[in-house]
Amino acid sequence: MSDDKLLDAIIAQTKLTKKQTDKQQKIVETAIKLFAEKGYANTSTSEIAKAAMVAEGTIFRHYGTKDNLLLSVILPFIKDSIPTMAEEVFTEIMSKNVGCFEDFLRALLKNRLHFINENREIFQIVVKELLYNDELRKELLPFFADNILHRITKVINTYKDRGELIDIPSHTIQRMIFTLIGGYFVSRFVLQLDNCDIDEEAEIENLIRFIMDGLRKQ
Amino acid sequence: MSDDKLLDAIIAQTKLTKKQTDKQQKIVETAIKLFAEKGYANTSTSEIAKAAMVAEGTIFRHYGTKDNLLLSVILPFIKDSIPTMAEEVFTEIMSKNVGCFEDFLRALLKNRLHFINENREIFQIVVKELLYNDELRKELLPFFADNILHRITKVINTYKDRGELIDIPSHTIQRMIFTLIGGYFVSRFVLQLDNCDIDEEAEIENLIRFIMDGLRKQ
DNA sequence: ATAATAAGTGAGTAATTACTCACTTATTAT
DNA sequence: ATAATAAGTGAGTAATTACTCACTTATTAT
Repeated sequence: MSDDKLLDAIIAQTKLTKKQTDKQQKIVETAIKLFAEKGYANTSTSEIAKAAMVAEGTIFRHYGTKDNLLLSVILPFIKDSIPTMAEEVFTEIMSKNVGCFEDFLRALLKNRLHFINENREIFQIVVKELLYNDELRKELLPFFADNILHRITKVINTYKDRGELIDIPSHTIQRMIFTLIGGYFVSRFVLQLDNCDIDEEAEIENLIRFIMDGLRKQ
Repeated sequence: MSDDKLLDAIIAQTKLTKKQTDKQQKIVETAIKLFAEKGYANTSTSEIAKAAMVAEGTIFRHYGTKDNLLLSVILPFIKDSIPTMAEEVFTEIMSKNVGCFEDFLRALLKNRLHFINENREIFQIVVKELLYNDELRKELLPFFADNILHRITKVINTYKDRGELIDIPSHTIQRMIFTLIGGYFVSRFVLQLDNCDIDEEAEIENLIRFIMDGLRKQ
């Protein structure tokens, strides 16, 4: 509870006041780069200061603690982008294509792919710290669940009612889609396993085909 | 090259000589526990020493560096268990059930589930460090590829020849299976997202059904 | 123009880090 | 039994860590 207040305060400050100094911006920029590259625990504040060409004290003037810097990097991204995006995505996709589930899936996948492509580094940080940092995981996972998963479940239910989807629990379906798409993004953007010989469009279509119809012939 | 020699030496030493001291065993045990819990970077050697009730010097007597301790924990597990297991799994599974691909998948999944269940902590360490530690990733990923993936590709090709599987590139199929099963294991054993309301047997069957036939009704 | 506030600095600090080394104690080979 | 070797110790060390604080410089409000 008190934690949430603090975090909300950080976000409010970062968003509302808006007047980030040049140095402040440089610090966050550099922190994102280094955290993504080497992980939070392997990046020292002195390293960030040097790379951002700023006195180490400046970091602590603005962010107080190293932990706070991480949160200032991650949380605005999460708490701002995700829900807004989610809202946008789901309403837009659902209204535009009243088409089949496959079309919904394709739109969702392309949208997310584009989004993560634009935010590779923060995605890398979030994934790494989600595994490494217990506190952060406990903070973020429920947030994901509340904002993303229940929306997907809704959509799945809609299509299930239309008789387009098989009859297993919605949250199981949602979980498998999430695992597959999430796994695809992680292997591509975090592990950077490049599948160089196949183009992206084809890869997406393969993924969708797999999700829709599985591996069995016919 | 020189790295590989060193690592092989570590493994040879740990395996062949076999005469691990009580203290040595305690150190490795404790390191596994702490690395799994808090991650390598967040665990200090003094912490390990204290928890293992050993002088800090003893750790360095045996392992030389902290990095080496990590390798001594991970590599014997990887380089020993994985190939042996893989061999075992693939020959056994393939000879016993000359059945359909679904049966192969079921056997593989259950086998791996059992294996990881028995080695939760090391699995946690490997996954975490695979994302966090560039060096280790570069060392391990090719090893995985050589030992596991090409075997799966072989099996997939067999079943493709029998006309049981759809006609997309084998390595794409293999990658999607790996992503899905890997993602399932990670979400379960590392993120520890518990799906408390469904029993394991049913969950596995859902997973297999999804892989085989996808989400589309009929 | 001036006062008040915020931004920025960098030397300094206590704590912690991985690691060493001279030494003692246990184990093994003879 | 004795010598040789390996295992174990813990005080010590240089480097690094996150963070502080007295101070200077820039920005804003009046």
